[in-house]
Amino acid sequence: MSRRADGKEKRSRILASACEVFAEKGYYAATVADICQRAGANVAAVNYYFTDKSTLYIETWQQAYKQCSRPGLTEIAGSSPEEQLRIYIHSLIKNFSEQGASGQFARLYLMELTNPTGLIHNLWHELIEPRRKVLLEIISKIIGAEVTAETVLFCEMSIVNQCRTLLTVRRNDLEYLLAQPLSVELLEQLADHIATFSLAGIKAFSKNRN
Amino acid sequence: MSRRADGKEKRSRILASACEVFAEKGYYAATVADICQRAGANVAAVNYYFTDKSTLYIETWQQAYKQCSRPGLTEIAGSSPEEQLRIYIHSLIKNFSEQGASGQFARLYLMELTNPTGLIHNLWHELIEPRRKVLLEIISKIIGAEVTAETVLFCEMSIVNQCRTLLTVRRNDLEYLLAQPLSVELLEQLADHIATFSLAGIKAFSKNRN
DNA sequence: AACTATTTTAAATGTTCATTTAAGAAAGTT
DNA sequence: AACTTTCTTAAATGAACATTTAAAATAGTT
Repeated sequence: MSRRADGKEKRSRILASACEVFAEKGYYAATVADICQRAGANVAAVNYYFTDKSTLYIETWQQAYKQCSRPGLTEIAGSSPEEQLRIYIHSLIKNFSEQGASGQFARLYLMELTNPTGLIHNLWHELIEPRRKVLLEIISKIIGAEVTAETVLFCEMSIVNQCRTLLTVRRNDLEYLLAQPLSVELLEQLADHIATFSLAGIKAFSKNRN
Repeated sequence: MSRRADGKEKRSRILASACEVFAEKGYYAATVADICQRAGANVAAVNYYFTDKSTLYIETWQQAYKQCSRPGLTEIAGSSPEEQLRIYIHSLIKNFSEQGASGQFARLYLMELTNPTGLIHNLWHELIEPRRKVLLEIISKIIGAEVTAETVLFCEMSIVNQCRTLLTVRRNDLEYLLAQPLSVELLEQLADHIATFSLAGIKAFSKNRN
């Protein structure tokens, strides 16, 4: 049966560089040649190990998904809903600027968001829903009961969209808009801003204002 | 010198279909063949009239820019800053869902935003700055003087990013997130929501709360 | 009608990729 | 060492496009 032990190593190196390249350039602009070169492999390796560029993409997602941590879901409990919202937003934004596997996956995710291939439908919902529920519940708690479900959805959108664009826009454009260079501290500041802004935004819809 | 009067008509038909196709698919996914077919022209027509796909793209922008109306800049004066903000957001969102030349240009603009080619640098700033100034001033008026310029920039970002993603996300995804089909009325509702949400958000930073 | 500048066309060319092929090298097994 | 899988490689193939070419068609001018 299996005669060689070294083979799977190149396979995983390809997977790693594929994650990099796909996250950087998106599925279509990424070339098999580029991926293989970064992995120190011959072009044919992709077809040998994955049959396809598209299959490689799917496997890249699965692997990245497995490896990444999923913050913002557990460590939130305990604090007030207002504080939970702040933590949620911070962890969402931090997640994407992280080095290592989590950050990599997050960037892959954003790429699929802005440059959709439609190849990873299943994972997509699996991924998005648990997080979403957490946020929707936080908003519900803040906004109070006497409000339509639609209002809660709209507020969720407002929040997520602020974060999303922040992370999606090209670095240059963002620096132009903010008139300063991007840094970890600036991102923290922005997360803070979004939290304050959104908290007030949500409360504007609350029936029993506090 | 010029012997024929019919020629320029095909040229402008190509420009029109180029606008459609580029706005729909983005620069890279758009094919010269597709553009020409929609214009009822031979592929060679693009090179004959524009030399290049990239030159065609640039000319498409210039023409679309010339033809589109620029709402949100003039009709705003008079009302209170709060009302101005609401009008601004509505006109921004409406602009993109419009049929005809303005809407076409707006969609071209969004495409370049999410799928940047970098080919239209000059126009970009010309386009973005006047609008931006209007919004920044409205925010300043609402938020009051005792606040850093940075805070105003952050608020602008929060507002624009809510609108931007709304218009950038694929229709299907948006309908999924909102749990209802998209319609002109829904967009109006969303614009209203964003206005209320953002107004409260801005005021959260105001030193002399009212 | 003959002429000339324009415009249109079908087919050729060239580029950038993904994918396949078939031959060769390496590792493990007997 | 001979043998058999498993990997690796350079080169071939093929598809999708943009771009060029050179010949044909058309419109306006004389």
